[in-house]
Amino acid sequence: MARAALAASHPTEPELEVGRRQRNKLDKRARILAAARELFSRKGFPATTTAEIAARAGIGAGTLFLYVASKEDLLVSIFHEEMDRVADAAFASLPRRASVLDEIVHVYGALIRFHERDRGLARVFVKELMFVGEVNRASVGAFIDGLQRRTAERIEAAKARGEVDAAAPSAEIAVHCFALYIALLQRWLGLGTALATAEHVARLRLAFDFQLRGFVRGPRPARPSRAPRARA
Amino acid sequence: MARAALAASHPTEPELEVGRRQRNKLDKRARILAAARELFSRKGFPATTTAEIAARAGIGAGTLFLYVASKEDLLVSIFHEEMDRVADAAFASLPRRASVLDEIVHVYGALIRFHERDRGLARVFVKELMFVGEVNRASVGAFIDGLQRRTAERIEAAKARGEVDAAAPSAEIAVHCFALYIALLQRWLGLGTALATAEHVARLRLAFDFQLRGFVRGPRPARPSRAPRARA
DNA sequence: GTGGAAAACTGAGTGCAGTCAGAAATTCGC
DNA sequence: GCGAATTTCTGACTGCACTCAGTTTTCCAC
Repeated sequence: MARAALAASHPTEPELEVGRRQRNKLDKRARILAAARELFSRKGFPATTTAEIAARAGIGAGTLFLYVASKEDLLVSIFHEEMDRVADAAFASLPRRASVLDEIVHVYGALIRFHERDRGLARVFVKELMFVGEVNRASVGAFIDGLQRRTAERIEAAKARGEVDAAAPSAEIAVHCFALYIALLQRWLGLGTALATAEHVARLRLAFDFQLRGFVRGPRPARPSRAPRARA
Repeated sequence: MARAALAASHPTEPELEVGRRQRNKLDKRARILAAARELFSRKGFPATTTAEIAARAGIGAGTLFLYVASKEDLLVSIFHEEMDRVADAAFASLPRRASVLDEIVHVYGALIRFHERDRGLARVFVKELMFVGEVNRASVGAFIDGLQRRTAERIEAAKARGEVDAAAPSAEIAVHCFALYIALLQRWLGLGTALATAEHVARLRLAFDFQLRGFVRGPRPARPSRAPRARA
């Protein structure tokens, strides 16, 4: 019936009728992602049904699942795309003459600030991220690897300028920074910690600082160790 | 009808009839957990239906949800109980005269070995753990806090015997150890890394080692930094 | 005991993610 | 152009987690 209405809206030029079948698969996938993005952010993840998304994308309810494996995969696809952009922008805007720590916090802080825009969606995304199905696994893996590789590059650069011990295993440190990012993010979004974003970033900075300890050269002022809040 | 059959099976002693109503709520909850445990481990999480669990526990399908908030919460409750026991046992069997690192790896290694018994269930559990609903939040929080507190105690003990710098913030380090544990566990169970358990524990040890760097006193042999596998 | 309020339970019902048998469109050999 | 083979699409259908209006059981005041 949607189809009939569409055709009827151009009754005078039937040869120009751009039916659903003419739009190709890539276009269809793009429309699916756009529809889902709009509905998820307007109504929230649980309140959005896959049928709605399909309708808004102009396809049958079943067709949706020829393009995505599940409702959750759909969310991950959307976020993944945007996170890619955020990470690229963050690495492209690194602070000048800053310490490695500041550089790394700059990048992960950007990701956290991005998640803050819609905590409800971010919560679901972060929950699913590490458990994506076969379809998205490669791209999620590539995203994480890219993040870690570029983090390691910052550490290598710091080595080159003598800020970090040349023996420091950059790749491993980068892996651990990501681990800390994910774990603290989950605690922030998952369990009900009402921590402000700035506080959360500060915690992450502290964690990264710990991670870099023992590798950063030169006098390191013994920062006053703030006692952690009971369940922060 | 199940009720009628039960009553009919003891027709000669009606006053002794132990009907469903006599068993109290605690008993009922215990039966629910037992039924779920058996079915989850025999058939797996997705293949088990809540109706089956209710039937096996001898209650109505709807009654189940007066005791647990969701199927996932049910799994978390079960695992939580068992993890509590595993953690207690691990802390009670700490290696003698060992380093802090060995002590901490002993505890988290026990948890990992526990998860290995059924990776399918562990996968779901670890995914849900940080995102439990209101009902289990307090108990999960208490479990995590207990783990971190006892870890911090090991660090404090190491301080007392001069192994660790007195200025090291034990509580924060313990928090970060847990973060590393969770994040690496998710990567192990979530994304399809076919890492053997021993390898996984070795990775965790390396992570904890990094975390303790800068705080452990005395000469620390620069271990050959194994390059991390491309996507391990 | 008895009546009546409160608590606990029930299973038919609801809504939705995901499936699948068949329809429609597309491609291709001739 | 035409039929057959192949790909793509569809929406009615299925199965299951979870709900809720109605029922049963328990508690308690008298």
